[in-house]
Amino acid sequence: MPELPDVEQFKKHFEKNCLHKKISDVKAESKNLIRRVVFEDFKESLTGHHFKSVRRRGKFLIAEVEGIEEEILFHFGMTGNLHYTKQEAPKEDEDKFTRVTFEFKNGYELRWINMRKFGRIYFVKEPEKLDLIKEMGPEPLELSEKEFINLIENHSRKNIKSFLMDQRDIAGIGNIYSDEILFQTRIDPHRDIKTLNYEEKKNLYKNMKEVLEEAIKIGPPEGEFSPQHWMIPHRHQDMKCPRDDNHHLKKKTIAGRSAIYCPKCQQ
DNA sequence: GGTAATGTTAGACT
DNA sequence: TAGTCTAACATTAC
Repeated sequence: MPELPDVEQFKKHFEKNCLHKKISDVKAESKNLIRRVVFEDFKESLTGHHFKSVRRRGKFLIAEVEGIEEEILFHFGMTGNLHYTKQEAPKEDEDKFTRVTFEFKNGYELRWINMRKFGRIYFVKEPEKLDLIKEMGPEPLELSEKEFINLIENHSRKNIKSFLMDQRDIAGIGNIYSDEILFQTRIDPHRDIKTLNYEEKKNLYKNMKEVLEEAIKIGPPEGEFSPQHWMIPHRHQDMKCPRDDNHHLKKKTIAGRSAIYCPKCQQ
């Protein structure tokens, strides 16, 4: 789940529930997922303090802690979530895969859920100096059309699917949303960026913004509020193109990931 | 039991 | 040199 729009949801959840509450304890079922610090120091540094602010960069959530220089970077890997709930609340469903828990003095806790353990938590002084952040491309929702087109044109050859997913080119877009953006733009994921004409680049920009903004508004894409014209809900179900029942979606490995697209609509 | 899964990356290959 | 491909990471669900 955790691509840009999903992490944006996590941010809202964090902001609404976790700021300015005193941390009373930190627990970790998987201590090795916390990096750049030994767990005991992590726990020691946070206990008695509170989260001051939280921001998003690409697929990262970065929390500022009052009174200390280090910040906490949450990355979710391919599976992950955040859940603020009562400490005694049973760990059902996803919560079974809680790997790190931040307990607050008010009896509630924040659960960092990470089923596949591909996620990481970094504890560092200047997050912007971490390679992952330092080498990251611009935020798609902060780019103007001109900047986006320049970004593509100043790049050497590469297929468009790889371009959208590569965090060093543009931040926060992963497999699911790159597929949706390309579907909406009717561009075949194999296309080399050098073959895109001006009109296509403009449309790509427009659809990228629309898809990401809509996804932030409605929440998880598998949900019932997913727009009728989106391809996302079909990728795990009937594999039918939402534009035409006779179009069958195709699955193919591109850039090491399974791309889903409509060979009839996307050229 | 086999396979695929919303991410990232190192190393081999082209 | 730069882009692509594959495997690896750890785990679960179907």
